[in-house]
Amino acid sequence: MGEPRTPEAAARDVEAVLRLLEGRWKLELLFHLFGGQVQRYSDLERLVPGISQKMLAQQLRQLEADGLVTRTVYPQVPPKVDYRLTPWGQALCPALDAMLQWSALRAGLTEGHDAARAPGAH
Amino acid sequence: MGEPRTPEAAARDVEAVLRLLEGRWKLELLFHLFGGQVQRYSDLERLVPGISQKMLAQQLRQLEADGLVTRTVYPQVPPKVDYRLTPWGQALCPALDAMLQWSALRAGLTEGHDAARAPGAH
DNA sequence: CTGCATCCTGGCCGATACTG
DNA sequence: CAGTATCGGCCAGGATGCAG
Repeated sequence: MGEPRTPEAAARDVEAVLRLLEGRWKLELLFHLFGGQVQRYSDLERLVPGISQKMLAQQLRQLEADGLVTRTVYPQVPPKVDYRLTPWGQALCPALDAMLQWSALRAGLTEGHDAARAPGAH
Repeated sequence: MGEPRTPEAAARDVEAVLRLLEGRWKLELLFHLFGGQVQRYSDLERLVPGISQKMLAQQLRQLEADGLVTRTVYPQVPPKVDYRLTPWGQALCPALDAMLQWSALRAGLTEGHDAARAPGAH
């Protein structure tokens, strides 16, 4: 497969991933959709206190454009729209878990040893 | 251990991690330090074309403050300073690999199935 | 209910110049 | 060599109001 060889290429690829997750609210939205949860716009507005309507819509649209979430519009009045993760979005879990586990390492690694390998260089 | 239970807590933890990696140059700097590489200030300036001295110093200081890199000053003239990853910084690799692998999934998952679990909920 | 349009602010970041 | 100091542009994102 095409593992990145140069630091620059690897950095670019990871940056592309980070860019999908960046933004003040994306992760929190994602976490409210994991495990197959389906949420309406108003659900998310309630679940994410402090988010403005503009940002809620904007971040959801970006997540949709990036292929992470599916937006479903029900043609009815009053309008109903719901959001759920795509399979690819669900597949983010292991990566987020890896970050969580890494951050948990901090406690035991303020003093420690070494040994590591470069990402992409299995 | 304390795996996050609520989406809010998990989101906060992952966001904290992302915040360490955010910034225009952090990842590229990190990738130039993986595998135990030791780089001087001027090495990094050369390895990362386009970065200004201000940003180079600033991002390195942040990485140092966040416990990802070690800054070593050699008291001599001309001055010499080098940077290397802390053990915790090295331990970032698996997490970055997970993101790389996730992004590689995109190809095969534009059409797909489902099933996933929430991060932190092993 | 579910958004988009507009205005505005803070902070990131680049450019340039200067220092021990 | 390895930074610090200063100025300023740009834009993510908050507040508010309007629309289908």
